[in-house]
Amino acid sequence: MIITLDFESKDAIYTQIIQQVIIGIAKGKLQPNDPLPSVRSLASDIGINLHTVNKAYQQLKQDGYILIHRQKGVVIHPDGVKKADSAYIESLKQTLKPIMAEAVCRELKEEELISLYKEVLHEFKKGDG
Amino acid sequence: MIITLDFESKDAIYTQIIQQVIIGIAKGKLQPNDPLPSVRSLASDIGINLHTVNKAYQQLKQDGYILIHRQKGVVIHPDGVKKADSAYIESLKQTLKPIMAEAVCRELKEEELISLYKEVLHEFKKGDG
Amino acid sequence: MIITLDFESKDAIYTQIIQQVIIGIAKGKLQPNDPLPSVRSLASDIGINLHTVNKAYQQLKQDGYILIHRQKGVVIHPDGVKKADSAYIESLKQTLKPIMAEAVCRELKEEELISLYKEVLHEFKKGDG
Amino acid sequence: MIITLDFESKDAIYTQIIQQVIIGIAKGKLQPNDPLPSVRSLASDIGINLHTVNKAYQQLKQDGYILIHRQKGVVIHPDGVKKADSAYIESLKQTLKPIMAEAVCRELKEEELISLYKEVLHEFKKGDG
DNA sequence: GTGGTCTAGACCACT
DNA sequence: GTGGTCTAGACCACC
Repeated sequence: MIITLDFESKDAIYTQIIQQVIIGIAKGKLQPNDPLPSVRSLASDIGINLHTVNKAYQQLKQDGYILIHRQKGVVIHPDGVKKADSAYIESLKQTLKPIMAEAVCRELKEEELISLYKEVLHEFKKGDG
Repeated sequence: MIITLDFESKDAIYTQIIQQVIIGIAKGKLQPNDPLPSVRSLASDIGINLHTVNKAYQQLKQDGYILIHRQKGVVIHPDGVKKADSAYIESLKQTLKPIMAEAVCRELKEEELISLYKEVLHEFKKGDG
Repeated sequence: MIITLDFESKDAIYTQIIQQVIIGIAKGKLQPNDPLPSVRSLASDIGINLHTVNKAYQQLKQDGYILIHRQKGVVIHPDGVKKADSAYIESLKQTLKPIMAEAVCRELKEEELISLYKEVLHEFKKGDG
Repeated sequence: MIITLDFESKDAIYTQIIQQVIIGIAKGKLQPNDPLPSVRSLASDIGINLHTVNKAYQQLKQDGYILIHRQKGVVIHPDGVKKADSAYIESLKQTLKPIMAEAVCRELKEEELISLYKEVLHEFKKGDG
């Protein structure tokens, strides 16, 4: 699992780590029980502060993506993430709303958007691999 | 045009104003040349500082959504927004990637996602009158 | 002499009037002793406030471009404008400096700039006509 | 990099900061990746409010001159500014028009103007090292 | 009345 | 320490 950071992004470093782990899981590159690097080694590898990595891991643990064992280290959660519930669906809609609104204002057609959407989606093969 | 704010949101207030204006345009509720409330009156109406409204308006102006006439006030840009170019398409994909990745991890099926996506999209009727 | 205004310009209306009169003189379209419309008629023609036209005319008078006779109306100054002195030259340099700096940053070559510069200059034929 | 302000100038303070940074880049005094002072330290150094500096920096960022890292501070953009396009060329002509018109009215000859122009230009050595 | 600018002071997230 | 955001209050130019 390679984490690549964009230090010029508006997203915080810890947010980028979280996103990349989630993307890794969605792509099937990270399977349940797969180990993740320790806080210390990941921080060292990508040249950032321990606290930053720790914050990302704590958030991932909180969201059910990973398990943190004191001795055994960090692994992808064996049971997977909790499934989408109605609250999540609603928040997803609210997230997509302004993004889609801008796309509509820029005159992207529905077919173009659906196509672009599927293109992004098909990078993810969780369960296929 | 009604602006509703969520003061508990993690999105900045000025960001929420921007999004609501863009959504208003996408829905066709705000048409080219429609006036927007003045900085002072909007700030007063929604109970925030005029600088916060001004920041939102400046950003909307920068992105081509509105025109700001020094004395005459603010109107929706008569020529519409600049169309989607390849740079925008790419940034849109990058924006969608982590959102979709989470949805995939939560085991939303492609059909469910496309359906949800269309549901959001069909709130917008720009061009339909 | 036709005055065309851009109500979306960042320049004030009265500034635009001033500039257009000066450009008219530089182009030779406005010759010494040529009459200008009265404050009242110009304001009416272009649909703006009397005060705005008056402010422009007062400034033009102040700078020696025009004469305002109480009864005879407004005419281009018969003696021309006061010539460039060292103070003017210096202020002109300071004005050009940031404009040229931006052009250099955008990698316009010296030949391109000189060419562009001459192109603008050759619109003006004062003394040729 | 020394920023000097003219508090009597008609140009806004934040505009003067922007211009001085652009001039610094054009002169080659500010190279890609060179750090700029933090918002707070520059504000303190030149005795103005940090918001005024921030406004200048935000504009410079918007125009592609600098990058603002959330924690690491501000640097000159490593990739340079976006090159001159036809829209820029047109706006440059419109900017020069009234300036040149006044110069012509003051009977500056073409040779004098070109000479003055080159004098300003030759202060800038971007690319010469 | 409008937006443009500047100041002053505060709290927050991130590293 | 950094920038990001928000508030509060002031003065200005323009119309």
